[in-house]
Order: sequence, then C-alpha cells, then structure tokens
Amino acid sequence: MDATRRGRIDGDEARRRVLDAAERLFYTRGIQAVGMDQIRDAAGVSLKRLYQCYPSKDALVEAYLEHRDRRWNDALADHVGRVAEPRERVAAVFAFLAEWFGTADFRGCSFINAFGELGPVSPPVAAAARAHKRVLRERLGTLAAEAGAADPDTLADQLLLLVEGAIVAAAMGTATGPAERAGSAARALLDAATASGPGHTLTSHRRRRG
Amino acid sequence: MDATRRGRIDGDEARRRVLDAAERLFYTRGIQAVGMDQIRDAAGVSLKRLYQCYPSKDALVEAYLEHRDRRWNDALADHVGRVAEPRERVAAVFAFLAEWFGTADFRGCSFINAFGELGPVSPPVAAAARAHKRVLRERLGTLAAEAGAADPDTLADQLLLLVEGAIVAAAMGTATGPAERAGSAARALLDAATASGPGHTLTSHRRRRG
DNA sequence: GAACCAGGAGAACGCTCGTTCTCCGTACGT
DNA sequence: ACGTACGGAGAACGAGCGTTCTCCTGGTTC
Repeated sequence: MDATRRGRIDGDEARRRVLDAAERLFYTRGIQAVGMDQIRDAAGVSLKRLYQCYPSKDALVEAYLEHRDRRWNDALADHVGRVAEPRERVAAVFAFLAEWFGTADFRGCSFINAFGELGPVSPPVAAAARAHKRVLRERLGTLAAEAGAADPDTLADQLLLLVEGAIVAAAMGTATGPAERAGSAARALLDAATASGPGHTLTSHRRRRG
Repeated sequence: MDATRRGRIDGDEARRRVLDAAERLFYTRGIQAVGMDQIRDAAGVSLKRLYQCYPSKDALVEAYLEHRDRRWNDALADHVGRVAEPRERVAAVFAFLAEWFGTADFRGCSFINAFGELGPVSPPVAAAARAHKRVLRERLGTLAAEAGAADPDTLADQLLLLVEGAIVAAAMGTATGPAERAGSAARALLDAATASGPGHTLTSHRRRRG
C-alpha cells in the first residue's frame, strides 16, 4: 500500500479533512445546526469514508472539542510563553484574546457554546467543556501565583471571570473592546492583589486615568 | 362566556401554563432538545390549544425570551432598588447574582445559552439576546456613573464582563463562589475608578486583604 | 331533546437528519 | 487481461419532530 495516492485520498488525509470541515462548521453554525451531509460536502469525502473515520456524529463532536481544546491551549501557551515578566504574562492572556476576537470567523468559545447547546443533554460535551475551563483556570492560577498575588486562588478566579466575560461579550458584541477592557481590569486587580501582598514586585503599572 | 371554567381551562390560563412550561423546559434542557409534545405534556393542554396560543415553536421561543428578559430585569431592579448608597448598589448586582446562582434549577443565562445554541441560525434569537445584554450594560453604566467613576463607560464594560463571566462560571462550575469573587473584583475596580476621579465619595471600602 | 360548536386526544403528514445499504466504476494482483 | 476488492455517489431507511387533521365527547342554545 502506498502512503499517498492521488484521486482517492489517503485515510489520514480524510480524517484531517473531515475534522477540519467539522470544526469550521460546528464552530460557526452550531453543532445541532450542521448535518453530516454538510460535513461530507465541505470535507469532500464520501459518507462511507466519513463514517469510517468517525463512527458517529457524537464521536466527531468529541474529536472536534478535543482538537479545539488542544489548539486553543497551544495558542495561548505560545502567546504567554513569549513573555518573561510575570505581570506581562498575565497581560499576554488578554492580548491573546484581543487577537482571537479579531479573527474573521470568531464566534465565541466553542465550549461555552457547546455547553449551552448540549450540556444538559450530553454528559461527554459537558465534561469536555468543564475540562477545558479547568485547564484554563489552572493556568491562570499559575500566572497569578507567579505574579506574586497575595491570594492567587482569588485572583485566578477573577481573571477567569474576566476572560469568560470578555469572550461572551466579544461574541455577542455587547462591550466595546472587551479584551482591552478585561485587560485593564486584570491589571488593576493584579495591582490591588500585589500592592500589599508579600510578593510585591515594585513594578507598579498605572492605568491611564488611575 | 364565563371568565373561568373548571375542566376546560380558560384561554389566558392556557397561555400562562404553556409559557411557564416552555420556560422551565427550554431553560433546563435547551431549546432544540425540547419538543412541542413535551411542552404540551408539561402544560397540560392539548396540542391544538398550544398552537392557538402560540402559532409556532419560534413564536413560543420568542415569548420565552421576552418573558425571561422581563422577569430577570425586574428581579435585578428590585434588588438594586432596595439599596440607596451608590457603591452598595453596584454590590447589590453581585448579591443578586449570588442569590440567583443558588437557585435549584440554575443553568446559566438563558440568553447566552440561546445565543450559543441558535444565534447563528436565528436572527430573532440573536437580536433578543443582544437586546437583553444591552439593557444590562446600560443599567451598569448608570450605576457606574452614580458611583462616581472617572470613566463610567469603561467601568460599566468591566462590570459587564464580570457579570457575564460570573454567570458562565457559575453555570459550568469552574470558579468557586463566582458571584462573591466577581463582587470583590467589582469593588476593587470601583475603588480604583473613583479613588482619583472627580466624584470621590470618601467611603473607602477596603477588601479583606487589600 | 336535537342541532351545533368548542375543545381534547392523538393519529397522521411531511420534513430533516443520522446511519446504512446498494450499485457501479476503478485500481491492483496474478 | 481478468477477477476482485475497495472506494465513491447517493438512494434508502428509520426515528424524531413541528404542524395539521380527524374523530369524538360534552356543553350550550332554541
């Protein structure tokens, strides 16, 4: 068996194309709104092949969420990893959000959307969404601790609220510049949490009007 | 025609029961997951009557969102209205959230959920969700201005992010005590926004570890 | 009491969609 | 070159669901 053929596509290639198509469609239109036929059309594979790759729509949804989780976490880690200074690493989270919100096909958080859509009906979806957010919460906890917050747990939760809120507001268009607003709020909270705490860094960034 | 009969229920009574049942079911299980038959069963009316009250599922969904919007706004206004001191009125918003999150059937924000589920497919649902959030954003803007924020618009957006984030985190169970965490963050932001602003109230509430 | 009408119960219809099956062409092995 | 087995296209199947229709019961009116 050759590794790749022309005309008839390879198995791995098919899996990749199916997952790509599913991700784009599920994300932009919602999971229940897109049928397997549309995914087949977008992926350019036959229905038989599609079901060889993923035995059911549920399995495909699970793969979609897993893939999204990995890509999103990697992108965030990449953004944060480019910065060394602890306080700026927190800021990098919101810079990442700003960039993400500017994406053409941005439509909120796949996991919040999937949870709202299927959470009560599908335990796997609910679990995937919670797992995704748990990882994010832990990352924020690390950042808060590194930045010298007096109470990293509290700050981590507050940063999480800002991130979630910014994503939702960006998706619905209810706040102007949600990433920047969330970022400045995060900076203020970080200032307050480190000003009198034990890990005071003396690098006092003031906000514009503060 | 008598106002109320036994056995065969009145028209208004039917509308009320249908809307109540729809609200409970749509909210707890999601809109697409609930069929008209289930609403009929829960409301205890005939299918014919159901379609007399609401000519389609779409119309019922719209009525559901309208009703939820009014009830939620009224409850929030009630909570905030009991408090006079401007800074405490902001805090009352998060006290309201705390109470709401403690509700037995709490499952997040109907509008965020509906938007995630049907936003890309149903313009009316998207519009209703945006309208709901716009009202909330305006209320927060008023509260921020009353509290003497130097930049009420920025603070209003940040409070909105905290509220949205708290709701999402509460629904998914990703933060511990989201309402309280959001409330303390709001207090800190309010402090920072009024400390050097023109409308300084001198009522300086300090956070526990601040 | 008889005609009539409103309302209830649920069958029926048509459509969508997830999943499977059938048919056919085509590339590969001997 | 010929049989074979795999893959593609799409029909087919069955379930779910929004919506409508039918039938029947029971009350109201002359």
